[in-house]
Formats: sequence, structure tokens, C-alpha cells
Amino acid sequence: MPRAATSSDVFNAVAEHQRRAILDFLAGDERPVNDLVNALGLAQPSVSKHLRVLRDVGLVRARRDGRQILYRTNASAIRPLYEWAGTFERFWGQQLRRIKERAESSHRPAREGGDRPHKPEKHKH
Amino acid sequence: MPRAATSSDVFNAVAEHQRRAILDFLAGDERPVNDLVNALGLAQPSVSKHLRVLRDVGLVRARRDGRQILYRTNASAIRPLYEWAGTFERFWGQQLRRIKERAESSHRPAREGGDRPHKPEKHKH
DNA sequence: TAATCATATTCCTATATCGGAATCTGTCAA
DNA sequence: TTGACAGATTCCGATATAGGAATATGATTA
Repeated sequence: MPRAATSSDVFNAVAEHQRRAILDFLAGDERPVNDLVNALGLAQPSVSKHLRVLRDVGLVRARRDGRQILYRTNASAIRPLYEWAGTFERFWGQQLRRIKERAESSHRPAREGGDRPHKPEKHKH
Repeated sequence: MPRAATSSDVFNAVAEHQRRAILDFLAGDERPVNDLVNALGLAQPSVSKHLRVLRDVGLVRARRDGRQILYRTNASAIRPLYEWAGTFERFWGQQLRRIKERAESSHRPAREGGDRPHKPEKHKH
């Protein structure tokens, strides 16, 4: 089995660096494709293909305006990502605390039982 | 050029559904590999390979404890993702407002196309 | 009508991938 | 020691990819 398709969900679509750059550029207001080509320095077909992927997963919206097509980031499609990442938020502080503790205890060679019973130290035989 | 390596950055590593499941499971406290095998119903080699990717980008930390190796999610590595997604936060409300406006004006013969580029009326000639 | 601009699609190819099966490494117990 | 357990690694194969080049579609203007 190969990797999941880039257009299978937001996570896969957003994995590509250039597509994130496109979303950044298109946040706020709509722009024609050519603006992206100039701003990102990519070939026009590349931009079109990236936009296709982004549109397939709902990350951008498109609207024709005469000759050009105006794209705009659909920010709400990014929310699932934001919320998933946010579920780890409460562990950030926790982890920083743990690292700090470890750093402090490296000063003193003394080992003492902590408040939390953690598994036996890595020991070698 | 193929897709960027899964272990090239957090975004690519996290694109895979099973790896997100692993991160969810390993948030909070450390667990041996076998717990993951049982919890996710994946083959052991698959789990090991996913863990390898996650470790390469710093999303998990490993520690040997006797026969088993305990893994734990390194939540802080998820922050870049959270912060990138967060830059779009201010557009969510904005966009919801726009959608609402559009819905309200749908009573009247509103100009302005939908979310996809549709063929405009054949113009007169 | 033809010419031109703006964008999309198709064809091409090297490559990283995921899962499965088999195998290897390392640790503990008797 | 041997055996058993816990994980990691290697080999395999089908597949979706990203970029480049060439081409196609669609809209406007002369």
C-alpha cells in the first residue's frame, strides 16, 4: 500500500510545503493563479495542480472572474487540524516541567523518590 | 519529484492516519510497543516502522525498560503544527460571517458565484 | 474570425511509501 | 547455555506522487 492520496484529507493535503505556502498566501482575500505563480516562483502548471488538490479537500474556494479564476483559502477547513493538535496542548506544560525537573536533578547526583512513581531507571547488567 | 519523505518534517509524519492514532494513544504516559499493537490492531512491524518515523521527527521519545521499550508522545513537537493552523484562526469568524451574508442575500437575485468556478451565462455577441 | 491571455489537464518518470512475511537483535528466565 | 519474549530491520511490490514539457480549454479582445 502506498501513501494515502494527497487529496484524501486535509492532513495529507497540507503535508506539502508549497501547498501550505499557497494557503498562507490565499488567506484573507482572493487572488488569481498568476499572483501565486509570481509570489511563489513556481511553474504555472505546478500551482494549478496544487490548487486542484487543495480544492478537492475543501481548503480553497474558487470563483471565475472573466479570464482569471480567483482562489481563496477556506480557513474553516483547517480547523480539524487545529483542533487535533490542540488536544495535546495540556501536555506541553506538563512535559516542559518534566524536562526541567530532569535538568535540575542532573546537578545533584543524589537520587530521591519523586512524587510520581515512575518505572525503574534504565539499568544495564 | 516524489512526495517529501514522511520523516522529513512533522507535517509529513502526521499526515498518516495510523501515526496520529499512535500519537493519541501515547499522549499522557508511556507505553510499550505491544500495547499499541493490541490497541490499534496493527501488525507489530508496522507499528515499529511508524514509531521509527515518529521518532525521527521528534514526535515520540523512547526509553528501554527491560525487555520492552516504552514510547511516549513528545507533545511539544506538535506545536509548530498547532501554531501554523492557528494563524488562520482569525479568518474563521470572518468566513462564517461571509457565508451568512450570502445565505441572507439568496432571497434576492444575488450576483457573485458560488464556491466553484461555474460557467457564466453565455455572453451576448 | 483569429489572436491572445489565464488556467487546467495530460503524459512522463524517479522515488518514497505502506503493508506483509521473514529474519535479526537484544533482554530475561531457567 | 537454551528458550522465549519484545522490538527492530530487511526485502518485496503496487501505487500516488511532484515537477517539467507539451497541450488543451475557456474567455476576452481586435
